[in-house]
Parts: sequence; structure tokens; C-alpha cells
Amino acid sequence: MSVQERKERERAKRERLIVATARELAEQQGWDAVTTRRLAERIEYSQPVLYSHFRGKREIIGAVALEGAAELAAVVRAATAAADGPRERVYALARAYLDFAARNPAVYDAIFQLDGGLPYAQEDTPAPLKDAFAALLECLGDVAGDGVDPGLFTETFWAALHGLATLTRAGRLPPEDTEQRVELLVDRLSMV
Amino acid sequence: MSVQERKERERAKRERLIVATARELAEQQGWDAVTTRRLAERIEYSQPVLYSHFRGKREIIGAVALEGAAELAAVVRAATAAADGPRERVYALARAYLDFAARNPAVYDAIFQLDGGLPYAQEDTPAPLKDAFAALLECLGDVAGDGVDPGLFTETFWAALHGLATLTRAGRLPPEDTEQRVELLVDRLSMV
DNA sequence: CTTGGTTGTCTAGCGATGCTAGGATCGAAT
DNA sequence: ATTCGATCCTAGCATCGCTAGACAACCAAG
Repeated sequence: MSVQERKERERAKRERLIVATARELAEQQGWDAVTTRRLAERIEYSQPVLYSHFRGKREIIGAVALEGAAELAAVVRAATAAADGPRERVYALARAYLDFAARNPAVYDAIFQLDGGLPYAQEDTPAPLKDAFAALLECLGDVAGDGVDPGLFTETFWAALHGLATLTRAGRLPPEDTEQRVELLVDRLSMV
Repeated sequence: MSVQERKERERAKRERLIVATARELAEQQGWDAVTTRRLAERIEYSQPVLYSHFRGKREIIGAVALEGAAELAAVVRAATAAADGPRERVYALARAYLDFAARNPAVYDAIFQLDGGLPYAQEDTPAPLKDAFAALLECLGDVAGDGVDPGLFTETFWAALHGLATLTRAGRLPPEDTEQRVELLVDRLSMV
């Protein structure tokens, strides 16, 4: 039995290596540079090994997305916990979210832009994704205001943040005034 | 001279055909399906002809983006002109924008998501892109509120719309409650 | 210790991609 | 009619995601 367990451990370790390497390569040179050949070379295995762990490139992106979603949730929770007062928490959340997107553009894309073959906004949505949304909801639900569904408010606020994050990084918005846009968003959307 | 002019006309016509065909193909089967071979076959020329008009696939995407931006500007202006009262105009703008994104997903991607090699938010930004932003500004500038720069407000509002549009289409947001999210956005962001 | 079979990995290759070099063909001007 | 330049196509390159089939390493049974 021990032999089999060791093999499984090693296999799991290699899978983590694949995901970590894909993420690293994507952050360094963009997702286009994450080819199965380059990835295989970096983990020092041949190409087909990747396919014994994942169905294809899509699933690898999906794995990075799940890992990233867990991190995003943690980052958001840490930021909101450190602030006091509902409004300050919302500020902290917004800054933490945009900061995560700016610091981990490839991971952010894996979660929210690319096709990782993951189901979103459904019952069978993977736990990390649900939890990331929950992390937003925990904070934003408090400032939805009367008569507004907390879930709906969270979705809307999140969409606004997402728009800022993606448009800024894609060069569609000048990066200088980000702080002011965030302030405007928080001031107007959140009901103290 | 007339001969040369005829040739130039035909050349311009063929270029329009390329852009229109690329757009059509992208809307039908997605941008991934827009390969240089398929595109060449559809316009009934060989592949290299594409490269006598555009540097590569990127520039073709860029051409579709410019065409789309002009349309978007027109759609937004038509919608706002038909509504009366600042707030109603904002509603109309938001709905028209999201409607355009939903009806022309490939074109929307060409403008705001994909890399068409175009400069954004700069002096040398092509006129159609500047004008599309101007169309938003014309309407949204009126409801920025005191002490808020109209340009900054427009950017922020636009980002929020962009977030709704992309997250909804990517399946990250359930499509049912779109209308409520728009109402929330307009009610809170715009200063009557 | 040998053998047989399972498990794991690699080499090689398929079709498709964006893009380009070089030759062929056609038309306009002399 | 002949030259010459512009125009276009055939053919090919490197690379992509993915897979079939050969090969080697390993473990259990005799």
C-alpha cells in the first residue's frame, strides 16, 4: 500500500508543479507563451505527461484559476478584516481587489477572462470560485442599502471593479486616475 | 489616370470586403474561427492577399474594432437623443451600450478585449475610438455631479458597464437580473 | 532470481495556425 | 508587339494543441 501512496504523492506533487509553472510562465510572458511544449520543457517532462494530468491546456488554465480564486478570496478577507467601519472596509476591498488584478494579471485573466472550462454562477461551480464571491459578499452585503438584494449589489459592485481592472490593464483607461475612480465608485455605490 | 483610380477603388472595396467578412465570421463562429485561411477562402482570394492590405490578423481585428466603435457611438447617440431628461438619457445610454455588446459580441471584443494593435487613451488614438468615448461623455458629463470631473465620471461609469457586459457574456454573471443591476448602477452613480 | 504484465514515459507525427518567399501571370505603356 | 512592373498564387516554414504507438521501468507471482 505504501508504494502506491508514495506514487500518488509524487503524482500530486508533479501536478502542483505543472500548475505553478504554468502560472509562473503566464505571469512572465503572457498566456500565449504558455505552450504545451514550453511547459513540458520547464517541468522537465515530455508533452504527453501534461495530458495524463489534464485534459488539455484549458484545464490547466482552469487549475490556475481555482488556485488564484482562493488567493483572491484570502487577500480580500485579509484587507477587509484590517479595516474598521463598513465604508473603510469597502475601500479596502476595492483596493485589494484591484491590487490583486494588477499584480497577478495572468491569474486574474485565468479566473475572469479566459476559458478554463469551469462552470460559473451555477450549483456545480467549484468551491474556490463560490468562496471568492462569498468573500466579496461578506463585506459588500453590509452596504447594499435598504431594499437592495445584497447578492445583486455585490454582483454590480464587483462588475464595476472588474471593468476598472480590465480596461486599465488593457490600456483602455489611463492608469493615473485609478484611485479617484475607486473613490467615486465607493462613495456613490455604497450606502454607508 | 482613370485606370489607376479604378484599381484603387477596387482595392478599397476588397479591403472593406475583408473587414466585413472577418466581422461576419467572428460573429458567427467566434474570433478563434477567423483564421487567415478561412478568411481568404471566403473572400475568394489567396492568403497573401490579406497581407497586402493588413500587416496581419491583429490589424484586421483593429479594422473591425474601428468600424464597430463608430457604430457604437451612433447607437449611443441615437438612444440618448430619443430620451428626455438627463436621468432617462443615462438609462437609455446604459441599455443601448449593453444591448450593443450583447448583439455584437465579436465586435465588442474587437474594440475592448482583443489586441487590435490600436493605441487607446492617447493623442494618436484613432478618431472613431475617441468619438465613441465622446458619445458617452456627451450624455454622462451632465450627471457627474458637483466637483467631479466629467471625464473621470464617464470613465468610471463606462467601466461599470463594461464589467457588466463582459462578465455577463462570459457566464460569470447570471443574465436574468441584468436590468436590476443597470438600475442600481444608474440610480446610484448618476447625480440626477 | 526469473518471468510476465502493468504502469509510466517518450519519440514521432497529425492537422491546423500565422506568416512569407519566390515564381507565374496579367495588363499597361512604349 | 514587346518589355516591364504590378498583382496574385503555390508552396513552404516554424509553431501550435493533441495523440498513437513504441519502449522502459517497475512490481507481483512462480
